[in-house]
Amino acid sequence: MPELPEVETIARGLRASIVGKKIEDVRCRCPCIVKTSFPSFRRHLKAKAIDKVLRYGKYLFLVLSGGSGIALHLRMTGQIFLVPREREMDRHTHLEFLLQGSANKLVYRDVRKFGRFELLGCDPAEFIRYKKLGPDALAVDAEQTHTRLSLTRRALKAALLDQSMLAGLGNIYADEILYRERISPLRSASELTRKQAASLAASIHALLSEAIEKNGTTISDFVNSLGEQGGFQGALRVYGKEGEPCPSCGTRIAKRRVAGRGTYFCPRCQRR
DNA sequence: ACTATCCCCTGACGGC
DNA sequence: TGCCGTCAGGGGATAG
Repeated sequence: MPELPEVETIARGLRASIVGKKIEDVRCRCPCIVKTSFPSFRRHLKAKAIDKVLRYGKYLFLVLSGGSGIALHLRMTGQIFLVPREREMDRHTHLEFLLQGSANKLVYRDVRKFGRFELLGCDPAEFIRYKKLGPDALAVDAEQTHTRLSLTRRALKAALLDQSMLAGLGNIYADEILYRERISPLRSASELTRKQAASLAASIHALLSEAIEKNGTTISDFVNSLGEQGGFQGALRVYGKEGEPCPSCGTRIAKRRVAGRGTYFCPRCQRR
């Protein structure tokens, strides 16, 4: 499931390969992937150049010449990558962008079809406000973290997953961050001291940076803009490791449902 | 206002 | 072998 590091990995790859290219045409197999009607989507993109590739939280933005743009959220199984232009669409490829003068085309694949493209009628900053996204998780500071978390009595895990609180964390990194901080996912967010919030903010930044350096985590579906897997899955300490020994104390990693999500933690290191 | 739960969709997996 | 139920989870909608 693509979270901030995976989306950042894709953004960096696309920045290097498609910025400056012109969209020759867009083809579609599954119109439900596009929020706007597909004909209108296609009309807006055709013959526009890709000026910028941006990321905020888990959103990817393509800013186009002439002031328009698109927002993409990959949700669970979305993939966006370059393939040779002559390759045929498989049954899970729903959209493709032909790029003028390029031997490659950009394709969108999504097994579960949860991902969405949206036409931007405004600049990305306004879209971010409209979606009520909190500060980007990579840019958040200690003070903001403390202030925002102190406002809710929900479980810390639920607060970290809430994109209006902090944009970019998903289930995998939330568990890994709480493990590294030795805090229980069930702990009430408002109970965090200023000092603990500062440590948490530092941990969020450190873990996301490490994951970006290793090109993200591939559990099942994530691939970068060239269709390659990430390299951070080997660095995971608790996510997906129910029953395995905690790397720190040897206690078996537990799995519980918190905030409606499968949550992995060490019952000993993360007692409170 | 806040919080919890359901739902979208497909594939993987376990039980029988 | 095959069928069926369950699970995976981001975020929007809805209910309480």
